[in-house]
Amino acid sequence: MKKNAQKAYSFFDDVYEVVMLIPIGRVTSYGAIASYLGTKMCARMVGWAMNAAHTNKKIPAHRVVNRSGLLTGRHHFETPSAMQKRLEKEGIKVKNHQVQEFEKKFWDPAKELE
DNA sequence: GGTCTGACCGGCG
DNA sequence: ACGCCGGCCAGAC
Repeated sequence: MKKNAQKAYSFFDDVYEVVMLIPIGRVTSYGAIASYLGTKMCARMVGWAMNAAHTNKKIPAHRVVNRSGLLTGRHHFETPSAMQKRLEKEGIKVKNHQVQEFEKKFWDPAKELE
């Protein structure tokens, strides 16, 4: 977003990096990313960052869900079912737009990356 | 250039 | 237990 190299480090960049680091078959929440970035309250912008990120194929936005494990952002994808389909393809069971065994599949960057 | 909203989360009523 | 409100940053009108 920022052309200035000095200010290149913004939320979005960090968010992208973290999201890209999410292992296959794992999911994380906006709050977890926000917390890892240091601003747990700013989970909204994490989703906002995803909005800009969903254009980048490198960013697996489908691995990012809300705290309840619900695929809230599915509507922002090319197709509403694309998100669920991708998750299932990676071995994540999704039922009614909700990640099954979310606690098991949950991947916390703050703990994993630390 | 000010204002509102946005794929959320946590706290309070 | 359910519903509303406040909070943070960045982009769009």
